[in-house]
Amino acid sequence: MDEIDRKLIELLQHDAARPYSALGEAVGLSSGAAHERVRKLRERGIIRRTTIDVDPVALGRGVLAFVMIDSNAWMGDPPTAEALLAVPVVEEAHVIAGSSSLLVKVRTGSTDELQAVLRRLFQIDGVTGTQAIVVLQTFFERPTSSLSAC
Amino acid sequence: MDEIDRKLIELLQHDAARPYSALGEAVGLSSGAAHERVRKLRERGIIRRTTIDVDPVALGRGVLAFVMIDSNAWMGDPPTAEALLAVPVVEEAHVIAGSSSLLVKVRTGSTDELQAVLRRLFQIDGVTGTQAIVVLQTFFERPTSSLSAC
DNA sequence: GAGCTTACGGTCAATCTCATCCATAGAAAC
DNA sequence: GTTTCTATGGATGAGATTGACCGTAAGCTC
Repeated sequence: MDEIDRKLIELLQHDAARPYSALGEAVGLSSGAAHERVRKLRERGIIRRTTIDVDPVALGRGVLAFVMIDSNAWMGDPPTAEALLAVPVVEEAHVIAGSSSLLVKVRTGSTDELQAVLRRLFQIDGVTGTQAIVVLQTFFERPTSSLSAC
Repeated sequence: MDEIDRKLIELLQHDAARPYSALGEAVGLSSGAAHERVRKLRERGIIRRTTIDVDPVALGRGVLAFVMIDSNAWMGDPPTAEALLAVPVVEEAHVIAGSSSLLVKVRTGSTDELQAVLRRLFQIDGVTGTQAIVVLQTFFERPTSSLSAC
């Protein structure tokens, strides 16, 4: 995991369809060497998969909200994860430190649908309350930077 | 944007390196037709780019936090966005409805570094306070579902 | 309604790029 | 000195890309 690997990741995050020859050229290696490095990054699980970045609005998911979930029990176990996984509009689910116990990111098509999701979250075992934070505008969403922190 | 397009997006989100022939077979089309549909999805901006999914821990970003930012001025303008964009560990920045005015997602290597980031956020014009929500465990993070909501 | 035009996808096949694999060589570690 | 790792460069086969061609449906004219 050296500087070249980081650069390769940076390049692939920006455009994973780039040919290996271009990739190699950008980091000063042959296409074969670039290929081998990327193969190893995948093998080691550092690169998990190649995917596409989709416009949520085009998918009819124009409403974004973060929901903090309060509970009267420990929510860090698999049954909770599965219950949340079963709700397609829940994109992220985290166990957090603080007064609430869970934080989830939800993308719906309307505020009506958001309300329906909140109702559904309420029905999960242990949930005693929710607090929705509705997003008015997203400045940006970007992948994890591979550069060292500034 | 019909059922086949949605299926193609679903498949590509899972593995964007899949050959067009396999893609076509999965939706009952020829490779050429699948290719043409994907090309148009890109052209229309529904597919923004192909990218890779990277393990944040491998990049030395094992600490995830959401930070709610309070302010004494309107923070929804470009200068604020640029100030946040300049901090590499800030992955997302949203203008929110509610008592705080901004919500940002931050990934750092350590809590020390998180503290440094909070200090830096404080220095942005208009910021009067921050409230960090530290993530203990992430259940999952997944792409926006292209299936219609349940 | 019949016939025509056009737009829109679709299939199939030809071509050409690129991924992939392998032999080899050099450098670094032990 | 030996082993291991990583690079290069070339062969080859897979797959992306493109163009020619076809079927269908909508809209138009008569």
